[in-house]
Amino acid sequence: MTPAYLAGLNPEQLAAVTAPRGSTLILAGAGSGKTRVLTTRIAHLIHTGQAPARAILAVTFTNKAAKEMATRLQAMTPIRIGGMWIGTFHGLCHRLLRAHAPEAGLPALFQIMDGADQLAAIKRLLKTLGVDDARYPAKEVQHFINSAKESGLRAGSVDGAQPFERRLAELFAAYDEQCAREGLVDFPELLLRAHELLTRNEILRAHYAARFAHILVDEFQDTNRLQYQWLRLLASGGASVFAVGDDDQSIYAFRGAYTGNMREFQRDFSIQGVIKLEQNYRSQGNILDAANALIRHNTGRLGKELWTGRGPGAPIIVHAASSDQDEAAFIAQAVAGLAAEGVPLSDIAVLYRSNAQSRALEHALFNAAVPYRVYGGLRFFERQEIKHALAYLRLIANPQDDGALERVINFPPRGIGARTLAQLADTAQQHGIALSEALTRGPGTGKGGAALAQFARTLAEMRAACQAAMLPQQVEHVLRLSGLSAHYAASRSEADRLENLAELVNAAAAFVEEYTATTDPALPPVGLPPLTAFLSHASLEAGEHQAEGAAQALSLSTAHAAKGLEFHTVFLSGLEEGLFPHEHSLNDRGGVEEERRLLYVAITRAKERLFLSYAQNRMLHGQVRYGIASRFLSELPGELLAHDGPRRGAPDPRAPRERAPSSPWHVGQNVAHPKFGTGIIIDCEGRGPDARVQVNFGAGGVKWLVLEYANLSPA
DNA sequence: GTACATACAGTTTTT
DNA sequence: CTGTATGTAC
Repeated sequence: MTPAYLAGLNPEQLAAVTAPRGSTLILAGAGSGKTRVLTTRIAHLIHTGQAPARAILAVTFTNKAAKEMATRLQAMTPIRIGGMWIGTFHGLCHRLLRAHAPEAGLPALFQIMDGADQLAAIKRLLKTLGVDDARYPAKEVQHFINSAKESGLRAGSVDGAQPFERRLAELFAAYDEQCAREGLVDFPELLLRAHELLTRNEILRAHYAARFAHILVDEFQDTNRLQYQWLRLLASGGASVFAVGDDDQSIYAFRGAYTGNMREFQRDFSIQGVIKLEQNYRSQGNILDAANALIRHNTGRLGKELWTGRGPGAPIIVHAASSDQDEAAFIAQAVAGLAAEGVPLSDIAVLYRSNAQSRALEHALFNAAVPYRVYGGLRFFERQEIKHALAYLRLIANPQDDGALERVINFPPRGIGARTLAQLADTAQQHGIALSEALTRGPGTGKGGAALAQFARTLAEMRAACQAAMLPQQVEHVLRLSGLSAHYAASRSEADRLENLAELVNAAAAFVEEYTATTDPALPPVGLPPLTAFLSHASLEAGEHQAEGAAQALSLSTAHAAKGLEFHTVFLSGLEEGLFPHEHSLNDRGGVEEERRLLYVAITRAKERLFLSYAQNRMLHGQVRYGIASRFLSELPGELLAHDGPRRGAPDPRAPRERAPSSPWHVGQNVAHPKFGTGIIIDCEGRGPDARVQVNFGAGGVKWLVLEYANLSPA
């Protein structure tokens, strides 16, 4: 008898879920039921007795994905999923390092820096070393360090042939020393340390390799080289690795994702056949056909074609706007129309390539009274006031944390400036002690001394108050004694910051509740002081992108941030050369292909309706830029598209639209011109003697041609 | 030590 | 055009 949880799976999904012992690569197209396959696979392993919960490790990229997997799995199986390790790469490595901090060479109470903390730490380092920050900008040093770590390299092993790189390697080494001194670990360090721990400690490696008989990986195309090596170590005991990914949806090469892992995985784990999930349950036919046609222009794909049992659905609307404002107005109007038809605003998204594009859209939406929320703003734990509060807490938890002290020593302002701080830093360096220790050592000279002594008393008072307090009360004490609450209460314009601080107390309370009773491996293991655990949690999970606005609101998002989401209707704006594909991508090798994949991701977010738009004029950096339609538009089959919008000579832009089929010429068609050579039609307008087509001749430029005079021929 | 002014750069982003 | 970072005046 077929177990209930297998019911309704298509043959490929079933094959994936019930794949025999050994490793498997699942090529999972957009909307093909990937998460369902992953969770059902785990349920299957447990139900058939192939593996106990404790033998399963499932790893994702985002906390959101990990949480969703755990939730869906728990709904699917009555078995306690407690013994399972489900989490992000960083979350699981963190857990590993907490469990074996001494073996990993870390202090028991090490703290985690997020990217911003790391950058601040590097700036501080460069300052103390007196490094020329024009030649060695902190951001570049950070990038150098992180990409080295993500390739598995330490300062001693990076290529130091060039003097410039040798200096960078020195800075890398100095940075790592600073981190060690302060008990801090950055994000890539979590992975690298965990990798080194398993490499060097054979007993631990054998233990975990024997324990995890089944390793499941989500979004495998997004893994970097170090993450893949980490997986190989964990699988070295012969685990079955179940890797799910989609090379066509790889859009994070710029931050180290290496799709080559998919090929290496097939080789390293002797994958016999790849299971392809190509049936799409999300989008209608036209949308999928457009996506397929677009992505076919990429080379070196593993190969996959989405299909659906549903009908073709509505044509894809292509709208040429005269300006970014017109484009935004068109979108606002169309959204209002759809809302009037009964499409919930929460089921509509406007996507764009870069965040700057949201401005014009927000303006138009505001004018049209369409409620919206913008994804991608600051997240809860990244807010300035929260960072300040956390810095005080970090100082309580770990007095060695110089970064935390520097952040708060004069916030709220208490008369301790750069000069006084420099004196304090001198004292600390002379005695080889942390800043907070130097603070208690001697107040120093000058008028800063009194302020420093006062600050030292404040910190001591805070520590004493927190000594025996519960976490939420510790947060309250810190907010009060630091003066943060009073500072924000004093300014009317920063009332929301005060609210956020109150919310931090709630977050701490909520954390304690989960933490004390938790079986969730995404959270730090029980046994740590709650404060340390909470701070780790805050770094590792910065919280939801706090989107302003009502629940019933249109979503504005970058194409990147929309990955994994779906909407009834999707508007894709700014389909112009230079924007999408972005001009910065044109220089990178593989850049345009990544842009194409990004558009593929964006298109496949749509279930029923898709609108593509571009603007002929766009305000960028305070200047008007003239754009031509994105090359990607000409890669979409013309028969799927319906053109719309105000165009030259059209008496009424809202009039019934001309349809492509009546003309022998259509968008996307290759044509030849006696003078301009071959090109591709990217737009049509008018009919009869006035009919004109816009042709992109590549190097020859983009031209409007009147069909009656231009001697065009199909090519 | 703080406040203001001017210069400058400005894809995409999770942990 | 906008936010950030640095430099100058109080």
